[in-house]
Formats: sequence, structure tokens, C-alpha cells
Amino acid sequence: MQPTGVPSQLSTTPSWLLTQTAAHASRIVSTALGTRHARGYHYRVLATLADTGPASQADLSRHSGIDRSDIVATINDLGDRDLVQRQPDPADRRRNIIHITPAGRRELTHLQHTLDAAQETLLAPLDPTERHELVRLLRRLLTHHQEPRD
Amino acid sequence: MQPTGVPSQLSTTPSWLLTQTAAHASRIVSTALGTRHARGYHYRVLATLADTGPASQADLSRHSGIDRSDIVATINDLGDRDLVQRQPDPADRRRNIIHITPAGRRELTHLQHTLDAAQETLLAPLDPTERHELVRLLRRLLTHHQEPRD
DNA sequence: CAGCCAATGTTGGCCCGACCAACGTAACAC
DNA sequence: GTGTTACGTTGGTCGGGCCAACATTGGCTG
Repeated sequence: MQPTGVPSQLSTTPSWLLTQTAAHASRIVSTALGTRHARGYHYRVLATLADTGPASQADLSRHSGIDRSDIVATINDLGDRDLVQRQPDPADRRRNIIHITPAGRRELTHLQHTLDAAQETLLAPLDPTERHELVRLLRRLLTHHQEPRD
Repeated sequence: MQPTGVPSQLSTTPSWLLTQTAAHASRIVSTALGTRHARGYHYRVLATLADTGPASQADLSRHSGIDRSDIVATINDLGDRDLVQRQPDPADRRRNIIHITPAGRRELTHLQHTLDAAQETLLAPLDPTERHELVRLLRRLLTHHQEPRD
């Protein structure tokens, strides 16, 4: 049944299917981002920043789902490339306010384009209805598992 | 729309949905396996071994999708716990023949049970039809992206 | 206003899964 | 017999996801 002979114990387990397809997705995405010398975290922070406007690192962490400590390194990287700017918040000396620069915005649209192509590669075998259904199911799982905000 | 305020640029990207839900799945699964001091590779190799019968490490690698070098370490771990046995192949002195032991078989069924519960946790928000649909879509993606055996 | 608690940024770690290069040994094809 | 291929093994790298600890700063409450 399976061309590669994957044991059915594995190939019928949803979590295995999920992590395996995610691994393929990661490879595709990271190849795409690699052409612009970026990694997942870079894109995710830039996208979050463009969505929320200037924000503290803690806010970026919350909105992007990336750990505070990883945000630090990511902002360092982006700052080194002048895609982002780090300013102390005059109103709260604990905080930095992160701004996306014009160059950052430009880079973000580049990244988005290569990522669009990557999605196409990833979802190639599915028709539009199936793609939408997949997205719907994944969103249901995701919101369910992150909602427990108690 | 999103309770956590995830930027829509992210939350509508299939690859992001996939990798995020996969991350949740991994957490759930690794917690489940952790109760029996196992990791993903351990289960996958045991399951493959039970499916194929005694096999060389190279065969295990091919059937499980785990790299040869990672198989080595995994077999070491399983061997240390007597869940598996490594014998030189008399007919081909390059190879080892890996056998699953009775204890290994018992451990495998334990792991399967905890994993069944984990799947239930993971898929809780989906009804049976949706679960089947999700599995179907993921399998399609997976076979498509691993088939290029050229 | 003094004292305590919470939030922020940062450092420095850890784990896991995936992958790769190189090597010695052994089998195989020709 | 020679070159090529397969096998097991060693020893890495990388990315993503975490966690603990700490100094600094704000805010809240008594």
C-alpha cells in the first residue's frame, strides 16, 4: 500500500502523519527562506511586526508564539541587517520598542513571495477545496490546543 | 478572529499551520512516550521492527525514514534495555540483523496504548469524519513529497 | 512611601528530530 | 582483481522549541 513500505502502524497514526508532513513543509520553507538568507524566526518576527506595528519584544513573543529568549537573538539578527530597529521605550525603561524599517518591509514582501511559491509546492497534490479543508482542520486543532489560556 | 492575536499572515499560511500543529502533536506524543522513558525514534524503530520482522539497520532506516546514523544510536538505546537484539548476519558480514525481543514487543504494545490516548487528545476537537479527512489529506501530501524516488 | 510582586530583556543552557560527511569493512559486478 | 556499491559507525551541524536564572524596572498595596 505504501510505496516506501512505511509500517501501517506509523502511516495511520495522525501524529506521525502530521510531524512527517511538517518536516517536509519545513524543508521546503527553509529552502525558500534560505534563498534570502532568512530562517523561520526571521520571517515570523517580521510578519508579526508588520501586522502589529512597533512593539516590545515581549509583545512580539506573545503574538508570534516565539519564546522571549529566542526573540532576542532574532531581533539581533534582523537588527544587524537593518531590517528592524531597537529603541528603548522612554515610557518604560524595561522595554525596547522594535520598529520594522523600510528595508525590513521590502525584505518581508520578498520573503512572502518566495513563501507563496513554497506553499504551492507543498500543496501541489491538493485541489483548492482540499487545501481549504486542510487549513480549516489544522486551525481547529491549533486553536483548540492553544486556547487553554486559564 | 484569533484569540491569541496571531498575525493573519501567519495563521493563514498552510506551512505554518502544519508546523505549529505538528509542534503541539510532538509535545503531546513526547509526553506520552516519556511516561515510558521512550522517544519518537524508539517507538518508530520498534514499530517498524514488529512490522517487518528481523531486519538490517539499513532496512530499518529505509522503512522507518530515520537516517542510518540515527538508527545506530536508537538501536544502542533499545539494546541497552533489552528491547532489541543486535546480531551479525552470518550471510553478510557487513550487516547486523536486529531482532525485537519479547520484552520489546511488550513495551511496544504499552507504547501503542499511550500513543492511542495521545491521538485522542490531539484530535479531540474533530469528529470521526474530520479525522479521517485530515488523515487522507496528510497522506496525500506525504506520498506526493516522498515519492520522487528517482 | 516602603515593600513586595510582576514584567522585561538577556544569557546560557537543553532536547529532539533531521540531516550530512567521512571512514573502514565487506560484498558484488565485471 | 579491480572498482563500485552497500553497511555500520563516528562525529558532527542546524532549526525550532523550551526553561531557569538574573538584574532592572514598574506597579500595586499595605
